[in-house]
Amino acid sequence: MPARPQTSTEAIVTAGRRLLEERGAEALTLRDVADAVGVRAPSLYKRIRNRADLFQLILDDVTEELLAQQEAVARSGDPATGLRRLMSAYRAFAHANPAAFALLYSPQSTPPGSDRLRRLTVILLRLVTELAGAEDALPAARTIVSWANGFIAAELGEGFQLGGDVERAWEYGLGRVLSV
Amino acid sequence: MPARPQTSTEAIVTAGRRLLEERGAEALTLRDVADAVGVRAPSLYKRIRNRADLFQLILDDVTEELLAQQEAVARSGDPATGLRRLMSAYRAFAHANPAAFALLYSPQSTPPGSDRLRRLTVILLRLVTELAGAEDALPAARTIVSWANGFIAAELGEGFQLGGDVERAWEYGLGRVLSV
DNA sequence: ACCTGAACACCGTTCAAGT
DNA sequence: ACCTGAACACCGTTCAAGT
Repeated sequence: MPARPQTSTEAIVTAGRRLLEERGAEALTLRDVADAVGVRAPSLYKRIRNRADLFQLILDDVTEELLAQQEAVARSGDPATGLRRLMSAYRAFAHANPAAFALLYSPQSTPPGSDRLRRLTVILLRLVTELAGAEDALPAARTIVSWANGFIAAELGEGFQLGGDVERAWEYGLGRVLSV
Repeated sequence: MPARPQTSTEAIVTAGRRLLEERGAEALTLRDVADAVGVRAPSLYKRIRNRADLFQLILDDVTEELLAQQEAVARSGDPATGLRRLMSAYRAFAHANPAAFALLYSPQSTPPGSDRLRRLTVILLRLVTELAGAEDALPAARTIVSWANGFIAAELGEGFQLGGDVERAWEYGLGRVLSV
């Protein structure tokens, strides 16, 4: 007589994502996730392979949300305005999901080749190509995304310790990396 | 009769730093560090407060080295050349110490207010002030360091998946963030 | 088919006991 | 003064047993 399911992969990922933001990656335990979805820790292994796999599923979930947001924002008028809006939305998303952003962005987190990450790049590359031309599109896109990731990481990690106007620094940097 | 010391804080930090680069932060265990310096794990607590403190000591060590390197490089002729050399040396240091760089750079790693990190900023700010003027120095420096950190993090984390010429992208970005 | 308690190996950390 | 073995709480993970 089969036991009825008490949870789902979706519930596990949602609870994991919430706990990730609430307590940070290091403090996220499978026993807490199991508690949150109403089962015991060993039962999680019917739906996830291991702890690393749970993080991967969480990042997939986050990336899907980010992709949908970026696709919606990318429909602007001229490419410069579109890129500004794209980067502002990207920054807002990171502020709303700081722990997930840190994971997504830190070295060795996501296995290379995720389809959603590639589609994020495509959105950016299309706008940058309009702005900078096909010849310079790739290095220009890499400049923009490197700057944005570094800026946001510094913001989230209290890296800007000298005070000053952080919003002005964002606008200033945006002007630099978009002036192709 | 006092027991003779079998190790030192310096030996512990050196071994910890080596193991950090060899195995990554997650896989670094105090038992391995103790093994490497020839004591048992509980003895480490005579010299470090806990695992987090060991990471802090390792980052202090790394930062000291980076600071000495950046101070040596900063003595160039014109500010633009000096900044290019500074950023190249920064990048080379990160490539030589990828795990430590990832820690230094990731959010919530270093407690804000480290004196060495401030001195690193001072070196950069001095050159940027010469290049961009006092008015724009802070946002310009933040743009440069954000871009460099984001670029290097992408390099180290296999973030540049579309191939292309990464060296060209570095030069391209450097040109953008230095064109003040 | 899924859930569970028990168990395992492994951690960081504490502490009483040695020298 | 420092080192050690033993022990503790906690973790990810496995597995046999239940339904």
